[in-house]
Amino acid sequence: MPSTTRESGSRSRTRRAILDAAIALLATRPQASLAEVADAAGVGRSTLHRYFPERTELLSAVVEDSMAQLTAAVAAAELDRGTPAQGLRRIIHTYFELSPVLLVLFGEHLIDTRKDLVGDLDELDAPVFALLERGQREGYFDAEVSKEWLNRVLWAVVYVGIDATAEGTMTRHAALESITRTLEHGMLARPGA
Amino acid sequence: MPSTTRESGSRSRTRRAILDAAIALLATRPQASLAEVADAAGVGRSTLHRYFPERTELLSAVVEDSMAQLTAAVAAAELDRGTPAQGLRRIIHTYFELSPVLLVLFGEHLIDTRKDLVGDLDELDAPVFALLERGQREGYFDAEVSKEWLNRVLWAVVYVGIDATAEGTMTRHAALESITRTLEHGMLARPGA
DNA sequence: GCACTTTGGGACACTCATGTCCCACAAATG
DNA sequence: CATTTGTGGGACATGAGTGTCCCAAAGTGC
Repeated sequence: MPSTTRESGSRSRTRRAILDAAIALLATRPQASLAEVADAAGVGRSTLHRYFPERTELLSAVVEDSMAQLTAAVAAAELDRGTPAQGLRRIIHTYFELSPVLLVLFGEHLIDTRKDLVGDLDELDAPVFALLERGQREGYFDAEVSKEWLNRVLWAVVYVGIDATAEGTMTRHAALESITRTLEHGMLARPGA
Repeated sequence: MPSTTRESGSRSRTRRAILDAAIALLATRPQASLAEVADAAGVGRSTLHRYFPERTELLSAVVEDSMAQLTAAVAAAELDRGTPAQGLRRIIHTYFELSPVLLVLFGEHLIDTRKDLVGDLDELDAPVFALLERGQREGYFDAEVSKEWLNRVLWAVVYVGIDATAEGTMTRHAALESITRTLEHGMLARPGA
């Protein structure tokens, strides 16, 4: 028997609805109550408890699901193909499009609820690290700072764009352009000059 | 002459202790209970309530105090003196040193509890905006992006350094160097090339 | 149509943070 | 030394979020 027991279509649909609503809600309000999550998912509170008996289990599932989505998206970006320059642009887009997932995972230290998955996190970032390292070797990325630092900066600047977009200050397009430009050029007009 | 009525030394000392503890605590755990705050401040819970009858009042006071500290620090950085390059380095240091205050103000949207102070926030950032604008005019800062964007990026990258320092990944010195380098150069080895 | 599954809502107990009140004790002030 | 001022701790009420249980109704598959 498949470890994955069969799930009567409706069950898996309900589960997905809850997960999606939870991710969207917790991205902006990590302390949202279960009643709010249930409401956002369009299900009763008792139904939510039926799928996730305890809050921590819901959080766990949200983390797992988010990581799975992120892993898939990063893989789809095929960072090992093309030049580092192209890879950078692709990972920027990938991160930017997955904003709710990213927010829920890192924005609020929700990952800490599942210490056992922190290891998988490295595995998840591996393709990005590989890209950064390759770029550093080829003289494209700055080798004076660590690839871990570059990864953090990458995420931080993308976050700035997500935030600016969320509050309506910029359009998605403008944000994407600013992100790319800043990551490639820094704050200066003629860097290195 | 202080319109602030007399405060028996001990009262103001207790108040400061509470405020400092609250800022330090809320910087990392914005949902910390009042009991924890009182504990961290080394006072009884009833004493805390005596100074700040309601949680919202404590939050308000924390925001006000943080903004005052930040305003003073930014003023002390004298961003209108010297070249934009020097100004940038000084504001980086200023932000970096004030990490708890910055975290409590922006890291957790705590500012939203006092909408009336959002206006003062612009006033607070004014010297930074002035620096950025001056730098853009003089051709030092990138003029292809807005000064608001530059300000956000500035804070975001400093935050990366604060975070890396907090979790022990980097020393303060290393973080400061990486922040400066990244802001000036971006992620690339030879930007603009 | 019938049996089985899934659902929503209500009722309940429990925990925890909050806020209030009071009182005895310590510290500062005169 | 006596008074005022500040403090800590306990007792208590309240409200919100959580978790459990149950049952009638709606949905699903055969």
